[in-house]
Amino acid sequence: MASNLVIVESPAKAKTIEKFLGKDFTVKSSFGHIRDLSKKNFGIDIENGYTPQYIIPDDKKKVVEDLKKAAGKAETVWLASDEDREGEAIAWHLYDVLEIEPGKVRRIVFHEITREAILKAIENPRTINMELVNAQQARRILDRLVGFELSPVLWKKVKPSLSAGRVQSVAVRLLVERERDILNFKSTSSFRVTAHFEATDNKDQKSRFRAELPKRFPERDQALEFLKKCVDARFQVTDITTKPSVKSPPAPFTTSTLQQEAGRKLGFSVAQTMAIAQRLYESGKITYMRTDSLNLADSVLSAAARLIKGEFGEKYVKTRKYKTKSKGAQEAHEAIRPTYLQNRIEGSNSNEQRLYDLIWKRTVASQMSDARLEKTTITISISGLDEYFTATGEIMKFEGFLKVYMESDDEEQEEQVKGLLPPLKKGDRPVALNITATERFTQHPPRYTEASLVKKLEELGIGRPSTYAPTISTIQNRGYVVKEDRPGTQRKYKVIQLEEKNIKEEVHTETAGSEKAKLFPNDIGMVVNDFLMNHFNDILDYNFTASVEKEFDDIAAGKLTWHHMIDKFYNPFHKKVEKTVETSEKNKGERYLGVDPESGKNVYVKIGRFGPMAQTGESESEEKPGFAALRKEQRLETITLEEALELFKLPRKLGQYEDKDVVAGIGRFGPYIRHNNKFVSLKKDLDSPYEIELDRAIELIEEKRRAEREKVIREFEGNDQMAILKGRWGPYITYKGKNYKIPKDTDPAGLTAEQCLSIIKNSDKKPAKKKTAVRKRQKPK
DNA sequence: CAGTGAGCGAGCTTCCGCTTGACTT
Repeated sequence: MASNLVIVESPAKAKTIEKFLGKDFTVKSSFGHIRDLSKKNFGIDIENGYTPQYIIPDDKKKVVEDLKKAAGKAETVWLASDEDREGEAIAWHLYDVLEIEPGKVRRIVFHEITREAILKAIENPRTINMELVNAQQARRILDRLVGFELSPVLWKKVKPSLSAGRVQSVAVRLLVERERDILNFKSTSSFRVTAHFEATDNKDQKSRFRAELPKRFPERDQALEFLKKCVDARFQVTDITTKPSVKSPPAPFTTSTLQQEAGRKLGFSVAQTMAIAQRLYESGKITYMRTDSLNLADSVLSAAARLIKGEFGEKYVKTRKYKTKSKGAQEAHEAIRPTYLQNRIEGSNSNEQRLYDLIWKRTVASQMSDARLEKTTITISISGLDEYFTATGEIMKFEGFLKVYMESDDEEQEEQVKGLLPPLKKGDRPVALNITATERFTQHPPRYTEASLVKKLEELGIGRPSTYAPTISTIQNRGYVVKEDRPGTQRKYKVIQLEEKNIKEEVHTETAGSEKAKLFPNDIGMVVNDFLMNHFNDILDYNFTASVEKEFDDIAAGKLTWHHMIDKFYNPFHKKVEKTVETSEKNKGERYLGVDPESGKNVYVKIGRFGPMAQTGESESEEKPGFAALRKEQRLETITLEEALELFKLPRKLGQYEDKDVVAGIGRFGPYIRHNNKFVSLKKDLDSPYEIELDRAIELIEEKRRAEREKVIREFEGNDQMAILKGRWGPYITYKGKNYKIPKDTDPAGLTAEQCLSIIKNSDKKPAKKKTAVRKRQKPK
């Protein structure tokens, strides 16, 4: 009979620990927090000392019942939630809810999931630290007050269903500010000069290398002038320097660095990385994936040392302990690492295997020696000129950790001229095979990816490992931000080349500014951000979280009471909220563009009920104003009067066909023709909705009709609700407006009406739709 | 699938941090 009950936060952890402990112990999990503030009336009794109103959410009722039963039977209940602010609060909620006799409860913590660590924890129980719990309650109450007071202000002043909060609003601010930096960025160009040299050594061996001119020329004329002077110039090596350098391995993974590297190396979104890591964790392959700790268990350090020695040799071993630098880290877990280092491959599909491999390499590399490099710089003078070329080369003296792992960079850097250099001496006279001046452009600051935004938030101490991925999802779900690819634009650049005493000048084209999986703020994100910055700049301050964190620490240290802290924050904040609701204008991001020369009416852009739109004429006037939705790629901030007027040219009436109007327009899915409530897509590049004429439109309508007719594989007499059709993904049955898949290896043309009905019946059984997972999405139009 | 944009008003939306399901084309 088990007389001890141990409660941890995660079920996977419970399973592991149960194996370490004897038959006297049952280990169960709380699945995280078991109580939360009620959603009614803020869940806080503001008038009575901000008393929190806790409830057990529906999906936790079963867990709590189960724990209560087990706790009643046990002689001793060990509360073993994580050793951080949230974990301490979970322990207290458990204690409060489970109605255990005080004498039966012990609070324990451990940092490693090993038998020794747990037994040691059990020998050293303590009581629940109420000061730490109060720090958590202050954190929870502050976040609720901020979120539930600010969001309704947005509903009134901007648009319903929007949200604001301590973390998400700062995330949006970062993106909006970066976007404006990019919009305001003026790219300039200059000419970069590179040369290919050939050197001949005393054994008549020839070798080639590249060199670069450190100086850049701002104008084409100066670059040309320089090349002209090089035509008859001679080149000489005047200096050779070598400098040793060392590179140390990166620290083991935390949640944030794992998300970054999996994004860069494997192309995973942060949500994808977390889901895959979760599966590896649940199957016991890796340690916990939501962590800010860089710590590895001592047993792992020795295992790594053994493994590296066996695999690569003694000199590759250098065990290290890493210290976290990130603000507000709570370090309740270990770094993310393989559970068993000796297992080189793990995971039940390729994504799991790739992520495991990344974690394995990073963990092992973190315990390996530094790489030693030697960087050589050769200076080459040009006769008659002050300018000089430099060639740099890097040689690896000792690979060290680079044998296993190389960290990726965020920014795409300009290709550097590096590599092996021939053995040159001072005084050598290499020959220039060619010298090229290429026009290069300065680049705007990079847009954030999901992972680089997480990195930035972590640097600012905003958000926690468990919330990075959900925060990124929230700001996308609210429509503040979209993640997407954008094609670049063609850009011309000049190339001037000197080769065999001839100078030729050419113009090349390149694609610039294309973006892949980057975060772009939408108009609504910008409008909300501006509104919040205007009225609540203190909450949006990048240091707001850091300063309240300091106060939470003071509460945890017993130097400040949580009532006092919350009261000091809430009074002025609430006054500001009330004042804003009373006095501020509605903020629709309206911008006045100018006067329509044809009608003389004013033209505006703003956010309407269905998203960003343009308007001609006044809303208050008797004559109804004209409306047109902005195109997907247009922004309130940047659209011009001409572009806005263009929008009103569509939809365009082309004429009549079969007594019905034929209309051309651009919709969500591109240009279209509408006739008799049926839509025909225009062919890209072939037809323009601005120019297409009636004859061509009729042609397209007829073409579509023909395709529709050919689509029918079979119809049924006396039943015009049902048909067998040919679709993009093969044949299917349509019945009363819904479509059904035909089972493989069935001849679609040979199906009888009865057989069709039975297929329909079978597939109708499956979808038992539940309401729970339905999430509201705002798609930008 | 793509159009829409009056005005009224009921009833709803919303935060951050812990944890996993149970959904589906």
